[in-house]
Amino acid sequence: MKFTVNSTAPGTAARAGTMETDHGTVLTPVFMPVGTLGSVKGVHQHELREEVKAQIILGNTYHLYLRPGTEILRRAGGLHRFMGWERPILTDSGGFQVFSLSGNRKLTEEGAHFRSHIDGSRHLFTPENVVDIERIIGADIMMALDECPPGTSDFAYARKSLDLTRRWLDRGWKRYNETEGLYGYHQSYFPIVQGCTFPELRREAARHVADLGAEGNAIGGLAVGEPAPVMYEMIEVVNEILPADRPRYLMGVGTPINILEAIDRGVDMMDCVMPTRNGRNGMLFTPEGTMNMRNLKWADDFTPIQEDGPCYVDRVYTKAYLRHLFIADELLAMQIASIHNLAFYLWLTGEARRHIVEGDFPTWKASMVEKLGNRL
RNA sequence: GGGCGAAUACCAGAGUGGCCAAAUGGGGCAGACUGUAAAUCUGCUGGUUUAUACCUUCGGUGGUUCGAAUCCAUCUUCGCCCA
Repeated sequence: MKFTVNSTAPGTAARAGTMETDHGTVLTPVFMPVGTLGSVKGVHQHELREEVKAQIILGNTYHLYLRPGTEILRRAGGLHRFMGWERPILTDSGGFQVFSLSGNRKLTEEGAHFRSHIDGSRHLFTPENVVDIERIIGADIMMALDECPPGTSDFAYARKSLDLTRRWLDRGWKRYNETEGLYGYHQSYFPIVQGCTFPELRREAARHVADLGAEGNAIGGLAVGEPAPVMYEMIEVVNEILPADRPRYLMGVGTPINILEAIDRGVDMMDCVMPTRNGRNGMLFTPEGTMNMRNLKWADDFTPIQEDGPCYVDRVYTKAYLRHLFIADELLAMQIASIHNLAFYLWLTGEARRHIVEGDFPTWKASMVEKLGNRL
């Protein structure tokens, strides 16, 4: 992978970059749609390419390992071929499932002992076997196995968790360097900075991660219960230390405002289930704020979803029609909302990039943040 | 013309003497959702309200009863059947 910083925005840490992988180039800042199970829920790969204009998407190691399993993925020739997506893919390690499935797992020095949420069967994720699984999935960017502690963790827990994550990272990094891709293209391995809400732990973790010299670095354990200002502070603290010549990936964030604030602080890559999940639940994100499409007030609003929107669903379908589809519980409602929201997120990060390059990022960002907080 | 049945909140529909402002579903309103166990979850949905409080309500009217959405009479409307 080759990462180039093309422009920076004076007075902020924001930058526009180019990330080149064996599956194509990604222009940053970039939002990455989440496709946990080898599918961005409700969105065809064709729409993902042509309408959403996704440059890179996520897959999830835990979920893909359980279904369809590594044997099928290996025989398919990796996830790209399996799902018909030729652009870059990033896989999360299952670290987030350590957090979200906390009732079904136990952590030991060796790794994370899971019970499958599907059938209750027992599984062990280690830093090493997660690398092996990610090699089989064939992601362009593989994430290290970490523990993602809750944002409300106290210092003692955060300290202990961070130490475990660091030992896991060193083991995963070693395995990564001892192995290579199965399908003839390069795979990168991104370490993850943890440390909860404690600046000193975040700095320590960032230094350790920076010292590895990975091709890109991630910030994890944010937007998991802590207040947004604390999240922003942690991003600042960490990004002062993470190398500027490598992409920085803020994991699992967030709202459109979160994304602009993260970009402002030097983040290049983000992902979040919000545009797809909230979209399926009837929420639309627009440059002017959010809309609950189930509300009666849209019933006879025959204006386009977003007249000047970046994709065809914005212009072809009306608010009244989309509202009708949600009330009638039609599948198309969720598809339209997902496509719209993702296209909006990609538009947002694309615009951020454009304004960084053109030199007016701070004023543009300030005006966007003000509008994005509205509820329409 | 005769017989039978039914009328409950926005809709459908339970309830057949007190625990009923009235189940449940739909609809409506609001909220949640951040590296996806989520096409999911939560609250409210007669009025006044801090309320375990009071007021109004179960087609209309009049009764029985300490007490009626529930029992009786009658009227109205709708449905079915027989002429």
